[in-house]
Amino acid sequence: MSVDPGPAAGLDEIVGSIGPKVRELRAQRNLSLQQLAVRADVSAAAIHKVERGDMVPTITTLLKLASALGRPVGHFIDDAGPRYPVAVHTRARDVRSGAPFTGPANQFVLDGTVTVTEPGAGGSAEPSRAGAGEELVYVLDGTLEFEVAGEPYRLARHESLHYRTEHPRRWTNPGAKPARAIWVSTGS
Amino acid sequence: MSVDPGPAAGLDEIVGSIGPKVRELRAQRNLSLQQLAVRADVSAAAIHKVERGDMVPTITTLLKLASALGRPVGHFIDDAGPRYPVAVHTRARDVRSGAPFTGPANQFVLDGTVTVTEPGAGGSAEPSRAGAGEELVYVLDGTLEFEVAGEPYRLARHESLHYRTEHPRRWTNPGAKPARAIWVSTGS
DNA sequence: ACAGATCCTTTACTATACTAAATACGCCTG
DNA sequence: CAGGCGTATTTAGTATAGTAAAGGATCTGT
Repeated sequence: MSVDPGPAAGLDEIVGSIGPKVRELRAQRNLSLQQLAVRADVSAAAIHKVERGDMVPTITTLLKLASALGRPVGHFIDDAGPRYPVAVHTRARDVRSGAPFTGPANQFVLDGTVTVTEPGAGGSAEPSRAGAGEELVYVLDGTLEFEVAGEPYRLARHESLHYRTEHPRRWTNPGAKPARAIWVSTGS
Repeated sequence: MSVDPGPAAGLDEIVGSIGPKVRELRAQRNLSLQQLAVRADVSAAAIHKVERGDMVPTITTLLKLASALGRPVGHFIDDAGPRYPVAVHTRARDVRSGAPFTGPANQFVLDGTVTVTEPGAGGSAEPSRAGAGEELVYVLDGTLEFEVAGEPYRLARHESLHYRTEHPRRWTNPGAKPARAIWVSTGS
């Protein structure tokens, strides 16, 4: 029943890894401590201590640094939830419409499904509250019509649409034959 | 030249949103403050203040809480890099081998490409240092052979493979005709 | 060799995250 | 209405994250 809830063990490694990452990115951009300090609105001394591992930043300061370095905070934290093995292989006979062909949701962020939408059929989705996800649709066969945040899109065979799930969206199959598409999404 | 480097504006909203999320998850699990306190090794008072927004936690304490609640820290931060508009539509004529059909990398986390691998050809990739990414391969036509972290996989038409990019990997097309596949990956 | 930059580091101080303990608010049960 | 029990909140104190300013190293150019 109880799956290992997450890191907790490798906490020190995670925290210890963030300093070097900051330093590396700063070097990559040829920024001095003070330059980064003004960009991030964090004192140079604080950045220095974080880089050296002498200090553990608060969320706000890490957000400031991540923003100034053009990276999401996830890049520094490497939480990634539980650690799991290797790869998940889904065989052709297991690729059914509506069933994901990706690994378990708690092991992976990506979720992929091949879906067949019958002529005239469709669906809709509200904005996800978490607000963090994306969706990527690739049409294998047929046609799909989308409306994302009010804007219409018409996808023919071998076309794709990519959007963030914070927008409301609807889709239908306007054609005369079933539409097959790959749906890949991120987020919980 | 200078694209808005990231959040920095919505900083308050981001930090302000983490308290409610903690409270919601705690309620969802029917945990009292003190129960969560012992599980996370954080004082109940601290959790309370974080939930109320009276305090901004450090990375370590957020990691502890996230772990105890069984979520990656990303769930609480919703960084997701810069915020951008709407959806990206890639038309059939623009879907070329090797060219991504997803939105710009700084706007989206997902990166998708249709790749044609000639017979006998292939490639390899080292473990990504960041360690945060995933890759998802879906074979449209032909056959691809993979080796991920030493383990072999053979993908036929309409089969997929899903793995984390922290593992080294190699792939080849063992067949006599070109193999077409969709590659979707996360991370920078 | 001496200014004058520019960078990293250190120091002394302030702000605040965090802890432990006390207080206060239900909600039972007798 | 007591008296407990579990809960959320508050309070006082300590640890540490954060700032501002000084120090010291290294490389310019004149």
